[in-house]
Amino acid sequence: MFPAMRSTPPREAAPATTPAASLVFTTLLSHGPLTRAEIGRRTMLSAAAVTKAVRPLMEVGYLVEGADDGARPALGRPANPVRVDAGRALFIGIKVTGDEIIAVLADLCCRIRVARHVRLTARGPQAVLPRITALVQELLTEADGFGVRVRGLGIAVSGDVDRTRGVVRYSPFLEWRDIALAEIVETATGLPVTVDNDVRALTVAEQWFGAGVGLSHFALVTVGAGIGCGLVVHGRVVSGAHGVAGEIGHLSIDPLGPPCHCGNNGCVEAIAADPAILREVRKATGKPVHTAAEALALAHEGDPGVRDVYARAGEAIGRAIGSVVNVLGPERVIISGEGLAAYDLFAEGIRDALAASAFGAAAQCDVMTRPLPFEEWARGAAATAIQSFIGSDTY
Amino acid sequence: MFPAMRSTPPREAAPATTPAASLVFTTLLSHGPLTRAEIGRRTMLSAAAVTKAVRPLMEVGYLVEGADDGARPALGRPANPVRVDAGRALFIGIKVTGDEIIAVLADLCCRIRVARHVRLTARGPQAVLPRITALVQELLTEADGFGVRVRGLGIAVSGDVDRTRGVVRYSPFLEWRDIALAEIVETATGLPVTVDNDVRALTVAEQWFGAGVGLSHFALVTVGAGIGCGLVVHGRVVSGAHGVAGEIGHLSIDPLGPPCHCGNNGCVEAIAADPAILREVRKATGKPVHTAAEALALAHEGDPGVRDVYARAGEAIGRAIGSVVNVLGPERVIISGEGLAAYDLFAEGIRDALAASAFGAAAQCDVMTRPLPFEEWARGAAATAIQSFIGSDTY
DNA sequence: TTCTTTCATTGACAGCAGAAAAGAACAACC
DNA sequence: GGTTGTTCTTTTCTGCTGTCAATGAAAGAA
Repeated sequence: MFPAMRSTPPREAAPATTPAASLVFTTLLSHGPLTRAEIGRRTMLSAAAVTKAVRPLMEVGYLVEGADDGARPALGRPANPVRVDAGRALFIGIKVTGDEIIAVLADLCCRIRVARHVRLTARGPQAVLPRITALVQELLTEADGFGVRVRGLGIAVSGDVDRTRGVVRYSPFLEWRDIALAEIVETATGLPVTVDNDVRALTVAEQWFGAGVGLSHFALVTVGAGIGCGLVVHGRVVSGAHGVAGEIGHLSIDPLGPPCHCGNNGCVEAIAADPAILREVRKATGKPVHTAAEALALAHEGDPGVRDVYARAGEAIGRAIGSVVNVLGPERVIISGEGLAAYDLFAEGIRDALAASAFGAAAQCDVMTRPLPFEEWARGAAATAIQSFIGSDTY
Repeated sequence: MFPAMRSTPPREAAPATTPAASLVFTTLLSHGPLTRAEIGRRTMLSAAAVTKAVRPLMEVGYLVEGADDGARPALGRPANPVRVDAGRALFIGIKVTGDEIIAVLADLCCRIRVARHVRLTARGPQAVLPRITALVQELLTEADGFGVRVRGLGIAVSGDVDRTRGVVRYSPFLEWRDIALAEIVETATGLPVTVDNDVRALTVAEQWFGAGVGLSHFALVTVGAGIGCGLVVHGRVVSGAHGVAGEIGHLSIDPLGPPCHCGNNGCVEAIAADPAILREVRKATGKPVHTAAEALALAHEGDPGVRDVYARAGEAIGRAIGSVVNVLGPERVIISGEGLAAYDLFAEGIRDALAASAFGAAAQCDVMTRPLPFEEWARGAAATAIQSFIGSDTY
């Protein structure tokens, strides 16, 4: 209906041509194998529309009729479940941090096939971009081994990213400003490139392939070096009018709390992010603790001061989640991030603070945790590439 | 496309039959008179589609060709602006509070033609419902004087309201639980009834007819007896998965702050809502101050203790807005409510606290105030009725 | 007067999805 | 074993919506 945003390169063989086809495809991606009748019920499409949407997708091989091996209702004509052929297409997802690049090769169902990471010594675009293209080439040759083409590349970067234009407006960690990343990498690699904020990319992965499947309102909270939050409202990822959203790390929880690098006092990030926890642990123990793992070990040894630091951090996170819950009323909050390793220490604080701050029915919100392997961020980037490939209007 | 939610009563003469017609109508409602060419540009519809959408609407009189009397470009064929005939239909909006009912008769452009209010002595449904129907009858006879039919009725109630089912799930102020308000009033009055939460209704009015026109992301903050917030994300009003959203009144700003009726400490509402301000003013002055007007008068007389109370309240509001801005990144925040009378006293606190807490580009958010006449809440209810009448898919 | 420019309308056309009916594949029942 | 019933799936037909391209309309400019 609308002309393509960027014209190069041509998206040959876009799988879904009509809105209905797109809808059917995304439904199948998220909800495993389904019979055509079931697809019709879920998408509110007529049976005829489903048939007409499925056929061309099966002809080009993105969908296959596959065994559901689930319990059948034993009455009426047996159903023929349809599923996405995960191996029919590959995607590359890349996450760029201040000191490393993580890259994965993922299939159409966003399962990781190959993972790579390289350390970075310099973070300027001139230094990083060649490393990205080299890594992409490496994964492209890997993909040849599967005999399947790579159909898209997603790149996740922290900071202010304009996905529709493919531009990194400002990334504090990388010290990048106004880099037309999608365009550059597209010309360098020949792949369709999608660029997005890292937390949003992770949120997309959860929305389509994770704990957010089927929910139109949820929040994804990441705990680690920073505290972030991805939001899905009305079934769409929230980007904010100025590219900033979900900045719960800088909610000020306590006006008398420790100063934050943002200039404010008592930000969640100044209490519960890794650097803040390390600082407090050093203060409590007097020991030169320099990694999250060391701090965690001390806590697990039972050091009461250290445990107290984690308890306070958990409380701050819980209150931040409480703010999100009160403001948006999501159906579910997914907690993830490297900091999840300390979840047992956070848990009580989070639960209590959330219970205290959630107002009324907002407290019915379901809170769950999800482990975050280090490739997960890159997988999120791959998910954005898959999303672009499908041509979903969810974005 | 979908079957009607409730079948009774039949929505005769629904103005917009096709999605395009609905889009054109809402565009014209929000953006005054427009030429057909301009409508096409704004809606991304072809000129042909606009012509075909406009014609039937003009035939039944909802749209008229009217003078734009604006500057014309002086080149090419002169344009024929089209506008909504505000007087072609009337709507009733009703706001129910704990101690009064406010009702307005509004035209299709949501301009108030008649306003009424009655005090309530009891707040149970058995007591209130007859008053509502009586008030509706009164306004219906008023409408006869205009020679135009009333096409819909909107009711706004504070608390947890399920608009799609027309049910008040729980209203703390009214002490109502699970009242099928829409159904009851529909059968009593014969009008199509829309029931919604009061803050959301006000948000709808701003979105279609106020300072939120054309914005897909904004927040409406109401200050007064309570502190509330309506949110529009991706062009749609946020209701939350459990009917609760925008509860910024119960964001906990200061763990050491005054206790709130919700059980938590330092809630915004426990610092900046009218009752909290009165309590603090009494504490500061020792005088038996019992109304917001008295407190305001003291502040304007220059009492430093009282001014300080307002300053702290302003700061709390500013930090609450900061939270919303950080979480959602809206394009604009509209501050309104009865408490706006004291805005000059709040202003500095709001501005400073917001500037301190807004992170990065989120600070670009535009903050503005809007006076709130007492009928405005009822006008919001009328706006929801108009929205239902148009059959907009925005909801 | 004729050209240019912009606005508006018309009729033909293509695409998408729904309705209804037919076909397919099984279980249960007599 | 045939019939009936149930559910899934496909086919055919139809209606509707919005786009395209061509045409007409109304002004100012050359």
